[in-house]
Amino acid sequence: MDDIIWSEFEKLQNHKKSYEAGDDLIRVGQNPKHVFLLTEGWAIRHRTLEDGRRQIVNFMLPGDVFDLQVLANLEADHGVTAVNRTVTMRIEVDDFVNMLKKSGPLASAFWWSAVQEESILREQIVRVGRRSARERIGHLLLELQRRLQAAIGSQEDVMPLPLTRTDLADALGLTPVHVSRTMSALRRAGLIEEGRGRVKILDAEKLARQSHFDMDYLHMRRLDLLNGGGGAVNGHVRQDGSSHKDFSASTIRPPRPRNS
Amino acid sequence: MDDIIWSEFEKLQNHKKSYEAGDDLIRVGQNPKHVFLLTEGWAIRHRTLEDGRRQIVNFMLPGDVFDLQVLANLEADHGVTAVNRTVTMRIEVDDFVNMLKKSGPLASAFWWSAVQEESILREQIVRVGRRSARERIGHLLLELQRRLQAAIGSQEDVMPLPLTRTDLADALGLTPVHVSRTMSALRRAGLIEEGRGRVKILDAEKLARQSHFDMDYLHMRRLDLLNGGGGAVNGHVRQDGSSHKDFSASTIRPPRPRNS
DNA sequence: CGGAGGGTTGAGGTTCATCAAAGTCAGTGG
DNA sequence: CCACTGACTTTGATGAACCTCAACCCTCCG
Repeated sequence: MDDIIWSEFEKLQNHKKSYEAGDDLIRVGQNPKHVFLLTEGWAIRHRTLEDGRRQIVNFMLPGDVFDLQVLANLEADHGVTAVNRTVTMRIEVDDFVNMLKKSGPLASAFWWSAVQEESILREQIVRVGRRSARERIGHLLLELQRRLQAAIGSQEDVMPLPLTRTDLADALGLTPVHVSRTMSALRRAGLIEEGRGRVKILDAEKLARQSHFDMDYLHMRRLDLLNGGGGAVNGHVRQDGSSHKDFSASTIRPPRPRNS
Repeated sequence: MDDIIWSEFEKLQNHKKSYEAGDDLIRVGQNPKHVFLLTEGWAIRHRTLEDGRRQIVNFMLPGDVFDLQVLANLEADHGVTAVNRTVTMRIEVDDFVNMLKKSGPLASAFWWSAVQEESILREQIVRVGRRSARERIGHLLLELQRRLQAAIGSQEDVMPLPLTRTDLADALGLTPVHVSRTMSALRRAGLIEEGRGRVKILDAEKLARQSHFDMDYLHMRRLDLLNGGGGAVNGHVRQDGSSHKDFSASTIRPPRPRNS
């Protein structure tokens, strides 16, 4: 289904734009006029308080679509900044709206995408509000891994992690120092391995158990994506409430060459 | 604009339903079939970990619409529970979708509502991730006050607060004990006053400053609501990027009798 | 080679959690 | 009217998780 999005965006190759690490894709207070599809690299959505404290609200990975909020024509209350070199495809709000009006499935796809993002935000609230430092880190790593796998279809246990301890700290409501210590502990416990911008999760089961990571999280979502096809806006919503936990993530979508 | 929502929902009086404190409006794992409009009382969206830790993700106040996510046909990953006696109007997904298809402005109104909710979620992340206990409490109180004012049009500085210390703690990532202590401190500092389920904010300016509460938060949003009218889905989006900080909240919408 | 950015480690401090006891308050029943 | 109950709040004492400050390290890069 994301492929619908991809192909639509691809008609608009000319609107490709790339950014260097640290560049702002969206600045606070600005009234953005585009919807973005991130095709390469990572970006963060963040907010900085007057005294300098920064909170990263969520991460945007390759394949992610934002800012659908632009449709409501509001000033951005949070900035979006590139973590590494990133490439986006952008589409004008008006063109975008026309696209939606022409295609029900497409509208569903985007609605689904917005719902998905909200789910990630809620999970982030739980993570920061009610988990220990160690759980937060483990949980975030697993979520990122899962999202990357869903996006690019890879099933590897090693993934790129272009984040500094400070980035992680600002995402998790901790200090860089404490993140460092805690990750050392995870390393010593044989749960992860690190090196030059990459992490390998050595024992995902154990890490998930210790972090209270729900292995179904973001899973049945993907799933419904498959079956729900046309989805709600299109008018035909699936009526059975069945769940399908035997779903295999690797079939989600045709992989598309990309890197971080 | 919310009035559009109100009047549409009102055609469906028969779908009124009320709940007692503690009743679940939506249970985790369930696949809800309705969109809700909360007309009386408060509700919380929350998630509980296996070991009992609970996180309240956000509060639903009179006038709020949820669960638009139902349109994506996903199992609920978080429960929704009544805090007090609440009354909702519910509308079937299919009817709802038909409504949206018939009316562009209505679709915009709902989109706006979803965007608004996401904004509140992001603010919650910042609050829990990067603020001290005292800031969290002050900030939340101000947000609730603002939302209540926007919803019912009142400008009073005293508001209902049907939450226990435990509820507040679970929303803010603290313990009830610490919430109690911190609220005592706020009381002693002459910032607030409490009594039988109500809070009075004595010095909003000072509390806002101390909590780093952005007085514009949820403000210009309301604003665009007024002017944006048709909004994006309807095809005509306002083109000027002007901001209107001189907006007076009391004119937001025709007040509608209600209580908590 | 020197400097910048990031990571790690240690010592000591603060905020918040935990545990436990007592206090308030509304409701209930004798 | 009073005793009793149950749900909630407050307060105190103690401890753990996490922060702060600062030194030192490494790696990369001009």
